[in-house]
Amino acid sequence: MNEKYFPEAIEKKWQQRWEQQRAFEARENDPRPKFYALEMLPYPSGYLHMGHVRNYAIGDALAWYKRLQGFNVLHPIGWDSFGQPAEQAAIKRGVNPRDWTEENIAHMRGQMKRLGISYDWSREIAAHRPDYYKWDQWFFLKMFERGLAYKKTSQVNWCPKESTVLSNEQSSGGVCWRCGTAVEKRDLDQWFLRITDYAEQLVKDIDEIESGWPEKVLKRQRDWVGRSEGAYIDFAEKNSDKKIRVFTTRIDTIFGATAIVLSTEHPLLAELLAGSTLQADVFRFAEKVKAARLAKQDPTAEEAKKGINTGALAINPFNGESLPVWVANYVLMDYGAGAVMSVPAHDERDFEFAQKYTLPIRQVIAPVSHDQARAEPMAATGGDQSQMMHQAFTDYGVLINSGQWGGKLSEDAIREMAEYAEAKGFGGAAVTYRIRDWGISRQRFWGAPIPIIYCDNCGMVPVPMADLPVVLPATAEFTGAGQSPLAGVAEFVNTTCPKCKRAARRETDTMDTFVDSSWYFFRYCDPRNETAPFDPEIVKQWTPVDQYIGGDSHAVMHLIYTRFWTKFMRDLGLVSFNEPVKRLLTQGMVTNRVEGTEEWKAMSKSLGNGVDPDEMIEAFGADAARLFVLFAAPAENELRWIETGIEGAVRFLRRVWTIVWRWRDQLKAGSLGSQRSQDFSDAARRLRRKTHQMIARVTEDFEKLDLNTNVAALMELLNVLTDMQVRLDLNRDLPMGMTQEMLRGDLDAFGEAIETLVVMLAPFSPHIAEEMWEGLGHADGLLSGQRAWPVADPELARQEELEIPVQVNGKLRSRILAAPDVTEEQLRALALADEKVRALIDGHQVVKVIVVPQRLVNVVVK
RNA sequence: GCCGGAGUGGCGAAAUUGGUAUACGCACCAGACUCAAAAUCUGGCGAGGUCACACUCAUGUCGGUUCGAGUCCGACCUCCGGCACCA
Repeated sequence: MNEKYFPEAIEKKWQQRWEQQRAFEARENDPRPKFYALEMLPYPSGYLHMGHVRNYAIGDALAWYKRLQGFNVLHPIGWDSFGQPAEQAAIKRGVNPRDWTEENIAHMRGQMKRLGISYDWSREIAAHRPDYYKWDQWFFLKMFERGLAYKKTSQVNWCPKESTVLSNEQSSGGVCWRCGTAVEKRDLDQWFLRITDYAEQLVKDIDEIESGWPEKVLKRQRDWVGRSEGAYIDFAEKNSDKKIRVFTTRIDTIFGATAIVLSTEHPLLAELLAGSTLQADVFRFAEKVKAARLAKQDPTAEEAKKGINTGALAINPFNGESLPVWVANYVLMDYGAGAVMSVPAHDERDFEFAQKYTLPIRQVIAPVSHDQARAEPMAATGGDQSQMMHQAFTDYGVLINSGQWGGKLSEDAIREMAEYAEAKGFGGAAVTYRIRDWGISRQRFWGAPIPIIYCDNCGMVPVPMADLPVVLPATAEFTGAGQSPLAGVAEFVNTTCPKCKRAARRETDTMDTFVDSSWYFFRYCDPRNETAPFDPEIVKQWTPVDQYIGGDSHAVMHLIYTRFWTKFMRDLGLVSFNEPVKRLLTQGMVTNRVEGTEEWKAMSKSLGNGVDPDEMIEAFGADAARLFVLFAAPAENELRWIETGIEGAVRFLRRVWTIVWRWRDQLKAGSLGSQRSQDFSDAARRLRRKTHQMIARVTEDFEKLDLNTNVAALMELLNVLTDMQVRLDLNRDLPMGMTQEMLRGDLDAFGEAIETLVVMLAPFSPHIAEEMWEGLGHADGLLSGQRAWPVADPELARQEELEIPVQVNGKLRSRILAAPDVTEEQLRALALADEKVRALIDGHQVVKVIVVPQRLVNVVVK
């Protein structure tokens, strides 16, 4: 330790020492309790940005804290290294995606090391390496065996800019999640994973993680799965034996149905129209709708409702009424049954449709008047049918014009009518989900090849497990056109059929990279396993993840996939739990002012408001940069980058450094931390109290991951230490009333506080903490290897004297001093005796006195 | 449109979950050191008011509950996210 704080030198020093001593390598079969701290693995785009720094600083603070507390901590990192940007670089600049990716990884790894993040580098993995993606393929085949991976032709989301398919999750909002381009619809032959089989579990198991995940993420997970309870009903077509099934959440409105409306893609359509004179018109209409959908410029824009009558009739099984069967553009084939019963009076869309085509609007639900709701439901408006409806009434209410169900409340009718339908055999209660199967085919080169072979004799044949991995060829021709570059690599495509050994062709689509990231944190546990994705016994020692940290941009995509994958692995017997992540923290964005504007936006190259972590490290040191990003705002909040803020962080570190440097010899020589002295001065007792209060506070805040207030506590402790330091100086000549023992006590208290500060600083700024720890005479080993986290002594932390606020009629008027064990009675008496209080209550009648023990007194007067 | 979340000094933010509002930091002001500046150290810093106290007002707005409300309830305003015809 030198007199001056030079971050560069000490950061390099400790980074080397940590590496030499393998300080952060986690080992299995350790008797200590485990802790799995995980940050979302980065895409190797080339450079770290401040968002990464924030992510890793949060995770590392937690890893350090747990390590210092004596946990066996697993803190790994890897690379989500398959994906579009590498291929774009190949298309634009002719570089090989693999070289580009490897170079980026090398550079970013260097940046991470310069930040001094305590990763276990021995477990580093990268998705683009065959020893990793082999297991993506293995999982795919396991799903294929179980019918969970399948191929079908369907309308998919197509990003025209990247020439590839996107999953529903990746085209949420109608735009590509990566480049923001509006997606188009295309008909393509695609591979899907049956995530819908797990829809119910994806909703239900939220119970298990409810307490550990942010509410907003859980909400989005629930919304995405879109569980909806309702009923299905079969309407018999009048002139055939066909049944038209509809799904509704409002079976109670069925007496108000005035049409059945099918999606243009409904499979029954052709049969219903067979021989009809309207056939040609309806088909033409369906084609037009489809064309409009494919050509839509803004996919989120709603189109005007359009429809056409098919001439067919369907019979309402509840009242035998014949309803016209229509086809319309607003009914979606891939939700519910692809057909709806149109109830214009009680559904806004149906209302709009009915108005346009002058279909009858029949009210069957009336608002309920509240006083009568309980005893005997009654229509508040009387339900006059002749009344014109100006808009749909979509609330629950009382059934009217509904035969035997009239007078019932919607809630009851929904249940009873579904039971009735089931008893009569034409329907029943049902649950539908909004979530669709996960389309994983990508017409790209830089991904894991889908291990399927097409044979003219045997059809679709899975690659035998023993032949994995299906290795990506070294290169291909990158044109950016809408076909996988793999299709142009003859050596790759041409193969032999595993079954009949005749010539066959490989699947040329690759997998969505979200497959790679769905299970990577299990691989960290056993990263070099060559015979399985991982050994379940080893994984059991580390998982589930105790704390996961990442941006909320993955609130739906990655997190729903990885939950799905975990459930599948559970079904394979690889893991024994339902949910992979116990606690999740979604960090806020790091923003910076966009030059020339008042706007704060996420740092980005295109906006020119990026801040380079390397420059920050060079100018202020990694310790200061990390400290600042943790201190500046709560982890979930947006973090606005302010240059003077990081200067403040350096200032704090320098102040700590200076005080440690100044006192290190005396503290080394003294009874540092042993608290041998029995006689403490008032000032020393005050310092010890503060020290132990801060230990308690920082420890608590760590459990809540309130890192910003944590740093504030460290600053407070330093402020108190600084005051004490002045005192120690003045007392060098042992003034009156001060014994040698007391001076020694002062030094003890001081040493305890300093050591506490150094240890508690380590999770935020580890290099300087190691250096100061060494400077304080701990030559025996790394701070990172110690179980050094202090434990608060409640006795010492307790106030010796309380300052109790006294209110008169709820307004603060005075403060009184009292011992901590003061009784309520005493407090009351003290408050009433207080001069200021007496002046105020003089001439008034004291109505009552409220005493909150140890807290406050409120005198109520009239 | 529907569903969430949030509004506290000039700024980032605290507040033991109903009990001293504004901790900690940034910025700013003053002083010390310096020939001077930077750095550093010390002090000040919600608004009004006062020589200084006292006092009054202040947690988006308006009401309510309570001895007591940033915190609970109701209505409204503003901002930020999410979803997009989901039957």
